Amino acid sequence: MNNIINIFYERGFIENTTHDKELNRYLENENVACYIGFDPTASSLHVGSLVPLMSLAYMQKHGYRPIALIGGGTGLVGDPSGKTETRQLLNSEIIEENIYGIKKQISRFIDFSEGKAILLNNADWLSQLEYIPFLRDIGRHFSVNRMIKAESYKMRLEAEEGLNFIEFNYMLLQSYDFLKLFDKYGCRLQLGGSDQWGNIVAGIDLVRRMRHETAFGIISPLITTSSGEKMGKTAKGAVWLDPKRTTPYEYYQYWINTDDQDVVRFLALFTFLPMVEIKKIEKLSGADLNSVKTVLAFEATLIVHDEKEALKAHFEAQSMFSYRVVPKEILPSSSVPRSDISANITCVLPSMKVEAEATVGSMPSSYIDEGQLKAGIPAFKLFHTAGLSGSSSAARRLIEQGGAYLNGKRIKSFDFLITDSDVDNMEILLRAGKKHFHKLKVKNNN
RNA sequence: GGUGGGGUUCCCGAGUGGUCAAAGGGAACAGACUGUAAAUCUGUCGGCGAAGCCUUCGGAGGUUCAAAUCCUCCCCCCACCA
Repeated sequence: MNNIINIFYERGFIENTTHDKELNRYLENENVACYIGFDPTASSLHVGSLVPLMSLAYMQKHGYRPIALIGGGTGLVGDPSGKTETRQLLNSEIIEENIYGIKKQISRFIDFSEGKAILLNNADWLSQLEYIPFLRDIGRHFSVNRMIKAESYKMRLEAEEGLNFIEFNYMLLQSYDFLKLFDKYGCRLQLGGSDQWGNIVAGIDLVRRMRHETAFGIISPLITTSSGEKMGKTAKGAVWLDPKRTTPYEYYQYWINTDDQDVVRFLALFTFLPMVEIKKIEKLSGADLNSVKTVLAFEATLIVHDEKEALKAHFEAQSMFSYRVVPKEILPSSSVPRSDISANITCVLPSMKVEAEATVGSMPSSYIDEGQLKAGIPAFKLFHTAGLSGSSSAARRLIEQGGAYLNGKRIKSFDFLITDSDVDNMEILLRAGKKHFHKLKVKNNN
């Protein structure tokens, strides 16, 4: 019994399914399609979308045919499920842009070549809809009495803000999507986060009422960190998949900083490493987990970006923090560099340094004018302009509290003058606190 | 449309003429301890090259030596009624 459902359970992708037995039987068929919707609310997906993306990727690996549905139509309406506030309505130009960005990211997870998967936009059918026919054909299958009891609306019905009529319709549109995909592609399975339960069940009902056929749903849990927060929300905002919004280096760092208690769970959800290997490291604890976190960070970066970026982020982190050899017996399937580090540094880094110049550097960096440096720049000013602190007052406080470092050495006073004598190999390395680095590259403007 | 209650710094939330850059909590940031983890303790937490100054309490005006606080108008949110 090594079917996809078991794998999903084992890796933590399932919180709930509709009609277990029938679903199991259905999944034994050939050519089963399944779909997940992604709303284009931003030009990039973020870490919160990883669970659906990974589950779709796993479906494909196991021979199913994924349909990624981008909500170009539903995005114009805005899903209120589980949200405490009304979404800002987006206009169609923005949504078009967002769709463009999201498509690229989904392609990192799903292979769309040769019809192995389908990418659709529900605007293709939703924007054609006519109101009265829609109400008569679809609307009459929905009971308002039932809808207002749905968990997904509950929060909003109880909240101060209330629920707007346009949002109330979201459920009908998503249900209609399911019906459309059933008709056109024979798709009977929809996956989604737990906040989608109401919408998915409504779609299943609609298929049953209108086509007298069974459709299924698999709900994945909302992943929270052990401290109870939603995945991917940091103080600086969401952790994005777009390298322009969250650099691969920051992305890698996000995973490295995973809480001890989350590491095993996250490996199962967010990497393709075999469960047998993950089970073996379950009993590791304490500092030993750091190697595991290194693997997690490397693999996660590898999936979303690519090997080159993952390596770059990896070696950059190693040189900034400490060199740590990932033992061979830990998660052996991972391609994380694990031989003698110093050998790796010398043989991999030089060739990559050249590329790093050409592409966007993964660590936050900026250029500084040589002439400016000759005159000397007060440390607090430099920290501010480098973006390591929000204002020069904040920079001053940072330095006064001993949290500012220049090339690894603590800066003693806020007005310490940084000059060209601090340049090392055409670079100056600034650090705020333990983890925030910024590289200043010296530029000769003559 | 009517009546009542509200809009305070990143969030929650006190403050009803000076002692208010505004209590308290949370978040965040730094330090110590560590393992780039968690917990804990300490400090910081509007801006400005110290003292001092400047800008903030939905918006615009006004009263006053002095306004988050009082007055006028406007905008927005909520509840109940219609």
